Amino acid sequence: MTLGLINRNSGESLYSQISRFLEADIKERLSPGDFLPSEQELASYFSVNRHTVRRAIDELVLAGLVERLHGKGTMVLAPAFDYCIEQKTRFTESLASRGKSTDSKVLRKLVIPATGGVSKKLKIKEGTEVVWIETLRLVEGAPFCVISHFLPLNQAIEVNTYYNGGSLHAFIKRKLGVELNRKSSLITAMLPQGDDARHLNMPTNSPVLRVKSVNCNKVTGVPLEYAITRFRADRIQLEVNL
Amino acid sequence: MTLGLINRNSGESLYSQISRFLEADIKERLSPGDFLPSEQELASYFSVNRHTVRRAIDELVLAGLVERLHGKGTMVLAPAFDYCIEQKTRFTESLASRGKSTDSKVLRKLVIPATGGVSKKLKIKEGTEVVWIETLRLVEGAPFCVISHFLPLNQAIEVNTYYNGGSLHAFIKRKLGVELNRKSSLITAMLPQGDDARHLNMPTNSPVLRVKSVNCNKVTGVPLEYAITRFRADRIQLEVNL
DNA sequence: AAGTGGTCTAGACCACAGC
DNA sequence: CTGTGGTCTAGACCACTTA
Repeated sequence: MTLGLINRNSGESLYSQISRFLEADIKERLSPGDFLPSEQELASYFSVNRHTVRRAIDELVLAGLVERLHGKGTMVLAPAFDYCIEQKTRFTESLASRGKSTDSKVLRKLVIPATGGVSKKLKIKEGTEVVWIETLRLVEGAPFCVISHFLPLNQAIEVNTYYNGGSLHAFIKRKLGVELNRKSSLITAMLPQGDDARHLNMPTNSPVLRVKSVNCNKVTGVPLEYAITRFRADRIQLEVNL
Repeated sequence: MTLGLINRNSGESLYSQISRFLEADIKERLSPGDFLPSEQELASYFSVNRHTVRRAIDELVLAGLVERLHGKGTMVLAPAFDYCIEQKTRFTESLASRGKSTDSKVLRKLVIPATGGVSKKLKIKEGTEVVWIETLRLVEGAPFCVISHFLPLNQAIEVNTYYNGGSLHAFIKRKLGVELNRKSSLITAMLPQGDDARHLNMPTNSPVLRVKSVNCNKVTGVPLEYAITRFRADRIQLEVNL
């Protein structure tokens, strides 16, 4: 093989050169599921220390190209999703119509004492019992978002007892006779945490859109639900009209 | 000081323990702009090798908590902002009003024929010449977002000729006598594309929030600017009030 | 048992910032 | 010049996977 692959006097770090080399190799010769040569092999191939190879592979891990499997090796991952702007258009979903046409599955339902963030948003004392419901929403059968709902227990006994899927807001309106108003939303993006990637059937290196919102009793204005929604970012464009 | 900070037999890696310790220290005792003790000092403080400290700081860098400055030290970064999207919200004004210093740097300025997405948003014929300006916005000296602005050339000759940084909307108001209104915004998240990660000084596996918005002449309603903004997701929470 | 990645140490030299 | 972070080497031991 052509040697002189690595130039120790080019000004570019060795790990960076090795990283670029491996990246090209992955794109040209390797397929998802294939394994890179072991770190030891790469180290002797490039005539560098194993740590330098590790640093190079770190770059690939960060770029989402490979995954390290302890005791097995370093595996090439499937390529990232296509983020083409035009393709996304059909997935556009408005905040206001969220929940209307989706299937909903309850993943977890617990009663817990409200901690800092939750108690602040719901304007209740810390430690007050709240219902914590984790739901998975599906669109056309495909996972779309995961939502953590928090509701004060004393206002939502029926939700804790009977809610078992479907539109939570419709349930609340039907059982409690309360209509909800979204007050404000905080939007950011992050990599999926906890089991979210699994529930959403998405890679862990692909981002989710996280929307925190507070829903209040339409009449009294009292906060009734604090929701943290994580959308698969590749399936959604939030549309905000002002 | 209380020793036994680091437990070599807890099963948790040293760098992870040190990382958690530093994170707590940052939140409790340090402010944005402060510097961590040097790697050497931390190494001797925790009685570990400097490399182990570096590995711990790597975690903080990835989490967006600190930034390494070659030859100076490791600086604590400001926490994420809440950035409110309302009709009149403007990047420069809204942050300046909160006492944040902002800066704007033009990365590229070109005249190109409008392609599908751009022509549709600006309601002009495909192929019509538009000014394409790429700007980098800094807050408190740190990269915050990259914006691609598209403006119809025939309405924005002065922008093409003279705009050289600072608030674009203030420039338009001053030179063209036109005030702008945001019409609607489309929000999603993705991994940084092109040179965005480099300009934003962020890892390529950390997500950006992308906001597409159309700004119209306040009086006539004619679209004058189509902007695609990419925020470092770890530095922003968009606040939407409906 | 052999091979893989994960962590830690020890020491070296470099490039950059600031006095 | 000194101190900082950036890179690289050499060697060790561990934990996990597979055979």
